[in-house]
This record gives sequence, structure tokens and C-alpha cells, in this order.
Amino acid sequence: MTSWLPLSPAERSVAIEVLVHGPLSRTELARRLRLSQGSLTRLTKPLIESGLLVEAADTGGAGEHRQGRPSRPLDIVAESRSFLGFKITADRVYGVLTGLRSEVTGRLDRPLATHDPDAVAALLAEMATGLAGRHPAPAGIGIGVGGRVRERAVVGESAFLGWRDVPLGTLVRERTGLPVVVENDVAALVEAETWFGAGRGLDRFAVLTIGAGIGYGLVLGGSRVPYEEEDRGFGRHWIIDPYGPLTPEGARGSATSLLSIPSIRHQVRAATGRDVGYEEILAGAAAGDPMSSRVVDEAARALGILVAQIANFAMPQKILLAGEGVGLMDVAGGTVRDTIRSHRHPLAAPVDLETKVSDFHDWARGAAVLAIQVLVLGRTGD
Amino acid sequence: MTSWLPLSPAERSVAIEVLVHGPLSRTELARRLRLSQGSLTRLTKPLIESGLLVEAADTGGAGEHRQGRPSRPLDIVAESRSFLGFKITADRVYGVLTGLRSEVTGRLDRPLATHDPDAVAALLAEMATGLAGRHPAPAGIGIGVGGRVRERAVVGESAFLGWRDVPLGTLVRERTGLPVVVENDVAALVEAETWFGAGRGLDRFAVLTIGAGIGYGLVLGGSRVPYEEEDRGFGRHWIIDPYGPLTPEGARGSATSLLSIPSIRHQVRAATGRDVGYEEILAGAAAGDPMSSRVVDEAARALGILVAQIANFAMPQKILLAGEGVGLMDVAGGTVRDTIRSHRHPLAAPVDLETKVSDFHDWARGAAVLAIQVLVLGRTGD
DNA sequence: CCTTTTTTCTTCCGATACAGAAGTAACCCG
DNA sequence: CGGGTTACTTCTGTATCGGAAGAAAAAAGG
Repeated sequence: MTSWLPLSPAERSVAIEVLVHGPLSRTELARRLRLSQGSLTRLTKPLIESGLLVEAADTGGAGEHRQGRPSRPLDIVAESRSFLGFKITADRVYGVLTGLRSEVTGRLDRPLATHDPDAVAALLAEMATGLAGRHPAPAGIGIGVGGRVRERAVVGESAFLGWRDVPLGTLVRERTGLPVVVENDVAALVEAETWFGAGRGLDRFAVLTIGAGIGYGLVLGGSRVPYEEEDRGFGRHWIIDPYGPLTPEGARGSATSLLSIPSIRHQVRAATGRDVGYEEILAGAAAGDPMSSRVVDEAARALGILVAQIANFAMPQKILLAGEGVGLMDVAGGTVRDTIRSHRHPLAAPVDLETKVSDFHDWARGAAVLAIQVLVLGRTGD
Repeated sequence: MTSWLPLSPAERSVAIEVLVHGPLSRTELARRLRLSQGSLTRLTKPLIESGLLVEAADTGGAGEHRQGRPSRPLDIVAESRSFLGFKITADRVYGVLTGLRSEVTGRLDRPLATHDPDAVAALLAEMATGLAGRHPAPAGIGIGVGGRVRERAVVGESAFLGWRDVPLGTLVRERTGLPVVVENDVAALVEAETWFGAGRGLDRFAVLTIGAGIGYGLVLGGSRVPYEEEDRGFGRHWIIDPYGPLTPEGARGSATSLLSIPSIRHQVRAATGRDVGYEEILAGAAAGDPMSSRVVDEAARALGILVAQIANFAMPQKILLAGEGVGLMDVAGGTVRDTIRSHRHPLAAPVDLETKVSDFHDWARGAAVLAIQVLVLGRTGD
């Protein structure tokens, strides 16, 4: 799995800086990377010749500079390569086609009829052909799976697919002829947000996902901290309230049983006997329905405690809430914020909390970013 | 505050590696620092000539090597420089004299009659003279203070001393003529443990101190994460059990009110009417006294929850419990460990927990380590 | 006891990459 | 049109590294 271009470490740092932080002039790059201007001329020359960078059209006439020779911002040729990203769920596969900046240029999703590894690989290959279409061949494929992934290639264990030691990377590579990177879905989303999203340029950054389960990722010094239990079941044993609700998933009063979408629906169903959708429960709480309000309020307090604990112990500069369940913040954001405050030291810096609703295509985009990192820029991973 | 020697970055990394990881041969150093053997000859030569390093006496005949030319381990000349470290408490000042490896070669403590900054500085200067004795002049002084410290020189705010913006570094430097580094006491202890203690060689490392208050420090990638509320009052707003005890210090059910030594004594006093010492309470719990057992047991569970949360969210490779209150682990270590387990994912890596009883001279030693880092090796700090 | 092997350390050389200085280019302003 | 200003390029000296080859120090083997 060799890198696209043989880049020296300094060249790579230039490429990453431009890729992540938009068009930058050589002088600005020299300042950021603490190199001399002369070095920047030397480093950028081969990158431009190889077609990875271009001198941007013009300063844009933004009136930024007053006098002197105008700067020549350099930009990544985002369209020069394309990447595929996939997210596999229990009953559906979501795929996106992106450029180097991880801008989505195509999306697709297909039902997943069987969990047989070969069939899944075949479906991915078929979707790859469909997505790539008449574009030039993509440079690589990233795949996000809920479960444990080893060496960015083998799915060690995935409960919802019933997989154990499935060499998904090899299976897909054989069918597409493209390099493949497989990673845990939460890990992929975290990396994507670190490079192109909320965590851009930060040193310490945390992501909490709310969906079918609770996911957590911590980024320190630009790289994600690996941990043993990264799996959908992460939050099942984070006990927030020992007297909290008991649901089919997770220990009593755990983050999963208080916050995950299935658990919230379970609680409402257990109390009312009706099967209500998540969005409907949120709407009910907003409208003042007592049963929904009680469950949503409890979830909001749990989320506040969780965020406060992350802020207290891991001390990230920013926390991102992502996933399908963050609509909770729209309905009960005030409760969440109040709870955070009451569980933080009054002198502590306020928590920089960002919310981002993400659908399954966003998860697929995260996987594509992983392919960009590994294949183009030669990041070997952890 | 210039560095002792003008070391190049590569030379500095060699010096630090030898300082922290004991005597090492050139070959071993080359392996660790990913340099060629030739470079190591070049880098070590001036360090040996300047007297900072020496070739250790012999391999020690440890029978380590089978054949071939025996290696020549290099070692820091620990005695070549000495350092002073001080810890200031409300009623007493503790001081130590150490070598480069932070080995203590002298200790002293004096009552603190007044909190007047000039008087404190004068006392420190007097103790410095007493400690240095007939040794050659120390290379620098480190001072640890509970409270906020700015730029490693000015005590921004210290509640127990009643100080605000006291330029302690300057005051002591003027009286001793030596370079001075001032830092928060917990921060200093954390740095010391990172370099020479439990956190040696680790990438992610957490320290939790139990004493008059609760302190916390997180080290990521070799450097400590700075945070706003670093102060004795850190744990006052970590709510562990909302229905927990209410004590004079800290919010109801906070880490401080459940775990700190004054709060534990307060709880026993409130229940029995007698003023009992901390050690006596621990002994009582061990002997089965119901009142002490109840308080100690609750504290142990709180500690377990705290450690589990740190492990869950900050994911350090090791957690060190330090301070005067860690005797709790001897009496109720089982409860602590059980609680940690129940608040962790079953698949999560077991928490590497180390306990270290520390007295006030250990805090002073931490401050001395800070002086070593800053003055000898030119670490500018954060 | 001398040679071979093995490992450590040193010496030397060439390649690389950097900073800094000086020069060139591009644009504004009067 | 020339000075001022800023961006970029070219050039050169230097620092630092890796790699090859050699010297040193010990064990192993005849």
C-alpha cells in the first residue's frame, strides 16, 4: 500500500497544510511551518510540477493586501484524484465519491440483503463502479464498519454483521484493483472531523456520537488515541446514574441506556405501550408531552454529565456531538448546557461544544478521508 | 533564564534520554532516537567533553552480553549540578537539595510564621543557603505553590496564602542570585513523575492527588495539558454522587467532599462528635468500626468511580495516585478496584493503577525537577 | 596462543536540507 | 516614471545526517 507520490516529510507537511487549511501563499506557509521562504520555493516546486498543487487563480481581489507584490496562494488540485468511502450498516451500505478535500461529488446507497463477506465485498465493488461512473479511476477506497478493525484491513469482530476476522480489505481490493483502507466507523468519523471538520487545527479534540449506540473518540496532538473497547458498545458501561433506567442495551443507567436512540424509544414504549419514532419523541417533548419530556429531559441531563466529564478529565479544546441523535440538542440544549455548568468548576474554561447532525453518508465520507490520509499522504496510521 | 549549555536539539534529546532512562550505550541511544551510530559518536563527544555525560565505569559484569566488544554505557554526571526545590504550605515550607537525576541529597523544613511575600522569599533564601551548605552553588531553584502560577514566575492567585499577582520568582532570585522557576504544586509533581517516576517513557499519563484537596494532572505526548482551574479546588465540582455528603469544602457529593482528608475527618466528626485523625479513621475502618467503615467505603467507591472515569475519557496508559491520602488504597483497595471494574467496559484494557504515598518533601522534589527541566535542558515549558 | 567472529564505536565522505543574503518580480502610490 | 513595499527566487555556505569502511575490544574456536 504505497503512497501516491514519494513525498519527503517536509513536502508532506506542506501538502497537508494546504490540504487542510485551504489556499495559502508561500510566505504564509513558511510562517506556519517555521521554514525560510527559500525552502518553500524549493519544496513547492516539485509539488506544483507533479500537479498536486496549483497557484490559485488570483488573490480573488478581496482587497486583502494594500501594497507590494501580490501573493500567489497555492491550492490543492482537489479534483486531481477521487476517493470512495463506504459505511456499512446492518441493512444498508452507504457510499460517497469525494475529491482530495473530501468534498462529496456523488452518493449512493443500497440495501444489504446478506452479511456474507463475499457478497458484501461484491456489493461494495458494484457500488464502486456505479459511483466512479465516467470519472477517472478513484485513487482508493475507505470503508467504515462498526466493530473492531485490525491493521486497517481486517474486521476483527463485528457483532451486528456477525463477522470475526474477515479480511474485508483484501476481498474488496481483489474485486476492484484499488487500495483499500478499513477502519472502525467512529474512528473514521473522528479522523475526518480532525482534518476537515470541527477539529481542524486543534491539538486536543473529542467526538461523542449519539445514534444506535454511543461512540467516543479522542484526538491528541493530531492523532487519535486508540483504545481496546472501540466498538458500538463503548457507552454501555459508562454509568451515569446508578438508579437510571434499565434497557435491553447497556448496563442500568449507562450512557447507552440513557442516550442512545433505541433506548429512548424503548423507554417511551415501555411507558406508553406505543412504538414511537425518535423524531416524534423529540417533537413531543418540545410540545410539552409529559412522558416524552421526562425521557428527553433525563437524556439531556445524562448528555450534560457526559460532556462535563469529558471536559473535566480529557480537557479537549473542543467537543463535537455527532450522529443521528443530536437532535436532542435542539430540543433540550438548555438543559444540557445547565447540566454541564453544574458539573464543572466555576473557574474552568467554558466547554466549546459543537453539534453536527450526521447521516450515514457523512459516515461514509469519514471513511473516504481515511483513504486520503493513508493513500495520498502516506500516513501509516497509528 | 538561559539554558546551562547551548545544546542543539539533537544533543538535548540525547541528554534527556540518558537523564531519564539511565545509563545507555551509544548503540542503544542510536536505536531509541532513530539515528545512525556515527551521529551518536558526533553528538556525545561534546557532551562528554563538557562534563555532562561520562562513560559509566563498566558494564558492571552483569553478564548481559555474550560476545563482541562490550558496550560503553553513557551516564549523566548527576552530581555535576545540584538543584533546590521548595513546597510552600500554609504553615510550613519544605525544601530539598537534589542532583540532576532528582535524587535527594538534603532536606529541610521550617515553620512559616507569616504569609508576607517578602518574608516568605527571605525564608526561602535562608533555607537555600542552609540546604546548599558546603556544596557548590546550586544551578537553580524550583518552587511549588498551591494556586495559579503565570509564566513560571508569578503567583497569580493563591487562596491559602492570600496572594494575588506576587512575583515570587523575582523576589527569590534577587535574594539568592539563582534562576528560579515557580509552578503550581500539582503541575510540578506531575512533571516530576513524568520524567523520573511512574510516568517515565509513557505517552499518556494521569496523576490524581488526594490530600487537603483533590488534584489532577494529565500528560499527553510528554507534556502536561494546561487548564484554567488548576488550583486546590479542582475536585470541588466533580460531582460523583448527587446524594453524597455535604462538607464545608466542595459541592455536595463532589470528589473533594467524598475523598479529601479534611472532608473525611469532617464526616466522622459530624457523626461521632469526636475529632479523629485520618490515619486513625483508616485504622478504624480496617478494624471494622462501623462509622469509619461507612465513610471509608464511600470514599473508596468514589475513588473507583473517579479513576474509571479518567480511564474512560482520557485513556491514559497509567494512572498514578499520589498525595498524603492514598493510604485509603491500603485499607480499601479491593473496593476501589471492584468499583473501577464495574464502571469500565468488560473488554476495556485493565487500568494500570499505581499508588505512591508522598509527603511534602516529595512535592518539593517535584519543584526541583521543574528547575532541572527548564534550566539545564532549556525546556521553555508550555 | 593465535585466528576468527561478533559487536561496539569511530572516522570519513557524500547527500540533503536548511537559513540567510542578495537579487528579481509585481503591484501601489504619488 | 521612479520610490516603496511585499512576494518570491536564486545562490551559497553550513549543519547534520546516513552509510561505508575501518579500528577496537571482547568471546569462541582451533
